Amino acid sequence: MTTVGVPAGWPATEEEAAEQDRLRGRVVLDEPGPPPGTGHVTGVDVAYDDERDLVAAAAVVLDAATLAVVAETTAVGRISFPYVPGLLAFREIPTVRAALDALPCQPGLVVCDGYGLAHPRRFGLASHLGVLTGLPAIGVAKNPFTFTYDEPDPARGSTAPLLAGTEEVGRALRTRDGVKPVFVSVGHRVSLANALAHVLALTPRYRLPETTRRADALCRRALREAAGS
DNA sequence: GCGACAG
DNA sequence: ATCTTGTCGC
Repeated sequence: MTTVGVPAGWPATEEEAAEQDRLRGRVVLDEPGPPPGTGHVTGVDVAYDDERDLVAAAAVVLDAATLAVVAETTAVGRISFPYVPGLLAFREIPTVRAALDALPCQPGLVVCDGYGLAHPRRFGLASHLGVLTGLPAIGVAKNPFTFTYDEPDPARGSTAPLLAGTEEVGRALRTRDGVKPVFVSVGHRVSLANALAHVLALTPRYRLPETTRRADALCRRALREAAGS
């Protein structure tokens, strides 16, 4: 486990929107991304303890073909930014990056808990993290945020456009028969078709990708251990 | 103007 | 995100 502080100059107010507009120009959308089922796939997630002002992040690398754990790291720090819808990246990225930097191997595709292009300014967490690290990244969210969608067919694999008005910003993807879909959007250097294929490959049994399930469990454990020492 | 709103 | 018991089911 590594410990992190807040990077000097890290934005602290809503001029963050301008920062997002600036970085958005560096998002790469014309690459297909790593082929599903090959190489590494890394899940990242964050847990908070408001009482103790602690934040814990985890990065879990899986073998894309077998979904076996290849490596995992955690990082703990102080909460440096409040939760503001649309500015989630500023709250989560510092600690997530510390966890990613501590990995002993290449992360491959990064799967984020949240959105990429599906964002008020088309620059959500997955896009932001992708641009800062240069890594291919996608977002898989549990809720539709402010977007709309029609219910996909009941069968696993079915999708429906995730819409911002008439603009498609991602897809509602059914990962389990008859279960609420997840909301997938492109982050950086990955096509939407490939992002969907990756998520299906990561959900052989549960609604949420194995990457996020593992990262979620690990950052919660790291938070408990940090709070109790 | 007020509420809603990824995690 | 987090607060929280039992309960139904594989």
